[in-house]
Amino acid sequence: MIFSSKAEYGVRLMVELGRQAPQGLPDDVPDTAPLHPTSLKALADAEGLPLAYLEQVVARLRKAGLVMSARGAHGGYWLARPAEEIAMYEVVQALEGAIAPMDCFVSEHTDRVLCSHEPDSGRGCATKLLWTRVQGGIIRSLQTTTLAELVEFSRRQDRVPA
Amino acid sequence: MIFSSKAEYGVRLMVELGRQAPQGLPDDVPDTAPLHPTSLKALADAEGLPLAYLEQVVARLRKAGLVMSARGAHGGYWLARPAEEIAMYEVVQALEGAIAPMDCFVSEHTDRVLCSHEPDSGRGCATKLLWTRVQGGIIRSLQTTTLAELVEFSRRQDRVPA
DNA sequence: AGCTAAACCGACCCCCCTGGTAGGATTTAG
DNA sequence: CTAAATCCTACCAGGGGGGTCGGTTTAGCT
Repeated sequence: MIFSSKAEYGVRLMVELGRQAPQGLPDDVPDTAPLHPTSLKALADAEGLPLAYLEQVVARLRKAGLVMSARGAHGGYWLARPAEEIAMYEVVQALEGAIAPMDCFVSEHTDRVLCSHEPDSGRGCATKLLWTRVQGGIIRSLQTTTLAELVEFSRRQDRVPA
Repeated sequence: MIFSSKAEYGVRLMVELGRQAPQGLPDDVPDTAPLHPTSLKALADAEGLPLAYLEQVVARLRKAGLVMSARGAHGGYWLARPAEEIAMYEVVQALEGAIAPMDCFVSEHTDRVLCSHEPDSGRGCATKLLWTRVQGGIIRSLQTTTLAELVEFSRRQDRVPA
């Protein structure tokens, strides 16, 4: 229960978009819309997820500049960058907000009782050391995983049906 | 918002108990109750946390065999093992349950729609690869941090009041 | 023996956030 | 003009986190 389903769904969307993206063709015109963007309906069907909810999810990805969109008939979504250049850290952060293992990490000015150990003075509590390490572990694993890896993995899985 | 406050409070308790434990005296009778166990009331006051709630938290630590207790007057809690031999992974796991970055990780038989990508066949979804890495990052950071480190850190902080 | 400090236990409760729905407005290909 | 799509805002139900309360047992002290 660490990440919410927004992260799950969002990552799925990204992987699916990565699969749609034309591979092999190296360095042709970037940043331009593909001929056939993928509609959210198609993605929802492919993954068996509720369309209306995915709208909210994909909106976050768009606002974060990870995907681009075209409106109107035959509109849809595509990756704003090649999958190799997208670290999963960006994706998860866009979906979940800041990666903080504990509440008192997010914003310093939420004077909850949680960080009662540092009432006024900014002297760090012992737990902070621990959560910092955990946070580091999470971020490192997300930084070093690219969307391309997941897409690659997904393609391999297809080839082994049974 | 990754870990709940149970983890925060529980870790605090453990650190506090580690501070109480007699240091320096090496290898005297282990596993025996100290002369003056620390009452939960004292811990609650020291940390400014609600006593009644801490009871639930410390119960988890006790059931996990991390702390021991004595009932009755002048009763209280103490570490079941020296702090050097307690990995924070055990502590957090006792408090939070299994460390799983996503719901479908906890128990395999919760056939939610979450893991719709593997409806019947056990073919791993691409997201699973990602969550596995994240989980690894978290666990590694928790395994390599001992309670003794946090206690040490906490003691250092004391010496620098301003 | 009896008082009191403590651990123990289980039931209860409130609020917020997650996960999801509903309904519309806007854009654009054909 | 119409259908297909993105976009936007409001709404809602349920569950779990974060506690509280009351009572029972244990054990030291006088």
